[in-house]
Amino acid sequence: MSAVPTTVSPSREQVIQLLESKGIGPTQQRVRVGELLFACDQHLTADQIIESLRVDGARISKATVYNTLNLFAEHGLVRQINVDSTRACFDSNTRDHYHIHNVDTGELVDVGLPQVRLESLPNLPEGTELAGVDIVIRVRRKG
Amino acid sequence: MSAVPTTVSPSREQVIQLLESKGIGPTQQRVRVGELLFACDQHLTADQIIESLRVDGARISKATVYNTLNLFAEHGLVRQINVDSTRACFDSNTRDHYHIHNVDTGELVDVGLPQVRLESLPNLPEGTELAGVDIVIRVRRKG
DNA sequence: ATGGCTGCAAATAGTTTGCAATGAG
DNA sequence: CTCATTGCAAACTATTTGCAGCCAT
Repeated sequence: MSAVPTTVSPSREQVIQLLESKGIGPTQQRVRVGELLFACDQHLTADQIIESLRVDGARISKATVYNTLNLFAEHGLVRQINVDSTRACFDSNTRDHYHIHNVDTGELVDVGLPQVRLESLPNLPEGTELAGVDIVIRVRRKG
Repeated sequence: MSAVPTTVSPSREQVIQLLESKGIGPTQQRVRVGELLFACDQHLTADQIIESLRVDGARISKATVYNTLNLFAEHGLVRQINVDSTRACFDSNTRDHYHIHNVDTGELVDVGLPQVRLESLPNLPEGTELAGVDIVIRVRRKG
């Protein structure tokens, strides 16, 4: 679901349909991860997802969360972000956008396309095609 | 030094001066790392540095390589790049530039400033100032 | 002599993997 | 019943840390 209206949280059925549309079996655990992640645009770590789901009463293992996240990423349902070298984030906003990263707090904020745009792209190496552009604007506490 | 460029590889003395200018004690190991890293613009992982130095006959431990790289990074002598979530690269090109990352091969190529430029920057969060901008152009095998 | 560095090895943390058990259709 | 999926625990990998010994000053 590339553009979910930000106000509408997807129902269980919508998540199931989304997974099936990608050929992903809609198991209980995958649907739980989807419901959480696709509720709104957000960046979550694997640990945050596990904790959040368990607090919510879900029965899911660490391995399954990782398997699910990788599966989702392969199918373009989430985008993996490596801004902190010690942990990965999974971004449920798959529209074109970039990030502001506060290096002091670790906070990560989305920036929409109209606000940042590349003036030009370089020539790509022979035999390659564009897969995407990641832009991270690093900020620090002023002072 | 594994790859001695024919042109302007910094001499041992130049590296020592550089380190001292940053208040970094020019120990044997740090100078070796500097000679390797500052020989030309390049991205190296910690393992590549250890291996290269040891092949070259240096006596240096993994811990010292990491300590040294972090020290260099703190003083702006290298830039840490987290493009691959499993390992960090250290870029000895500290001038303003961005990267093309081949996700199939892992290859990382520098792109100079004139070729890529941001049209605009977003408003930064209250109380923060710009620390830097990272741009990674991801490419894949065409087809 | 002394204080900063270094090397070693153990610790840490995120992620992946092997495999038996489970469960949905 | 059957096959995909899960959970657990162990494995793995990159990086950090604790600490005793070493080295240059």
